[in-house]
Amino acid sequence: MMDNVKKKSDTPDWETLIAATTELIYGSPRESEAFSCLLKKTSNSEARLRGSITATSVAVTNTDVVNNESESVDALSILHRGVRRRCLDFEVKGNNQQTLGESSSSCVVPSIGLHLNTIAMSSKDKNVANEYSFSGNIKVGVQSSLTPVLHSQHDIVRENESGKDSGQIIEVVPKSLASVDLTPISPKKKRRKSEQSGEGDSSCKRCNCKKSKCLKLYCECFAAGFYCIEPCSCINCFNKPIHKDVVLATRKQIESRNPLAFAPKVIRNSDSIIEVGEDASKTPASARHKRGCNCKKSNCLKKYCECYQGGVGCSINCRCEGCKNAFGRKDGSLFEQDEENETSGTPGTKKTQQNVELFKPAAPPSTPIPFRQPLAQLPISSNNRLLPPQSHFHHGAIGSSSSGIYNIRKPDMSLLSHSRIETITEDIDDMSENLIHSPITTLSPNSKRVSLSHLDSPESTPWRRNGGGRNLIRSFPTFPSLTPHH
DNA sequence: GAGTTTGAAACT
DNA sequence: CAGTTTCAAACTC
Repeated sequence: MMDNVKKKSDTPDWETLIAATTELIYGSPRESEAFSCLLKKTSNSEARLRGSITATSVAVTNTDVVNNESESVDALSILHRGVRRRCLDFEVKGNNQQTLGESSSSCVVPSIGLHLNTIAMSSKDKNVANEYSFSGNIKVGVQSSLTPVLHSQHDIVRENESGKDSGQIIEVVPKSLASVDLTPISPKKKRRKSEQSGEGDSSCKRCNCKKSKCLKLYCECFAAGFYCIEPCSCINCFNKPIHKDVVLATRKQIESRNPLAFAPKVIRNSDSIIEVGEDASKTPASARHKRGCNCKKSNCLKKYCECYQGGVGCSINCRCEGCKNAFGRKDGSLFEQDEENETSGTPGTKKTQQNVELFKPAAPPSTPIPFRQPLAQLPISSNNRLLPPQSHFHHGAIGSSSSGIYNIRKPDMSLLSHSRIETITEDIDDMSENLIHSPITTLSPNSKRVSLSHLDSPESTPWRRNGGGRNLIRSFPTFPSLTPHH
């Protein structure tokens, strides 16, 4: 299979194939184009070769399907078939790819996930199963195409721990869901795994809720717009497709209280990417926590701080005290020389001091604003701590030339951390933003400044990511959107 | 592994 | 809307 696939990948005109495939898949020119862009972007990373190959092979398989089944098969079923084949490709790759599909796919191409998921979830006819499968597989395929790196460690862990052969995305494959063992995994066990897998992989979360029934924003999965899945250790979890109504009702309620509750917590100016692309010397404050943090004791140096956790600097919106956010302080300073001294004099522990050390970049950014670097570029230390921004345009070994609008983010992509999903989601987000929106700043219900550029409903902007959560999940919710649009 | 700390979310 | 409580993740020992 791989040999066959590799042959195909060598075809110089694979982009055309992808374009054709995506158009076939999505029909809609815009979505097709966007998806195609993703694949193109992906294709230029050697690490993502497999996904690209697969995408290409999808085109081939789809073509085959069309050719070989000239019967009265409608286009959709053909499409599904092709997609399923594509999924099989990944199933071959990793037998139990529930995680891969479930988490990373969702996170990586959230908009796709939601888009398809929405279709799936709203489908009430007999094709539901197919559509679930369809969406799920698409997610798997796309995700894999984009970020094979991302699910390496984490997914393996989850795979192993799940020990089940669902091979499906739980939130989109009710069958699997129905078979989910509700017995919670030991929280400790889970946490340890989470630690091992690298925390930053935001949307690949496994919650540990005990009292919230995973129906409050405390729940990372819920907050991120995901259903809880098998590896979650939650107790009495209602955040599952079988409780879709409850989930949606709750979500609606929360949104009624705070319409931005499920908005991405880290936002980025839509023009930032352009600015960076046009001139790297410009330093747009491209990413900020939408509400800012409120840290009192952590000095914004620990993941208690949502800004820090999201890999963004604190901003004027933050109400933190003693901010030492390595990604950018509230006051705009960064990596000052007295950092260590300050730290040693603060309530921070030895560890904190180590963190500060850790955060000291080899060479301070040439600009005072560190936010050019997207989250996913944040390296993770051996103990899963986020490392500070370093060279924003360091090229990883994986990256290669790229075409299309993603060129400007090539450095980002090459620096993908195995555990940081955000970059891709943000790339997608950026894409959607560039395609559709300009940022609007407003105040959230709690009077915190929030950019609305990301807050449009997923349906209105299908390529827009969504999500939130403690880990700043930028993943697209797998829940059907509740927000009426426009 | 158990316990503590932390800050967001929820509640009053 | 401010203060308090609840919650679960992050962290420490």
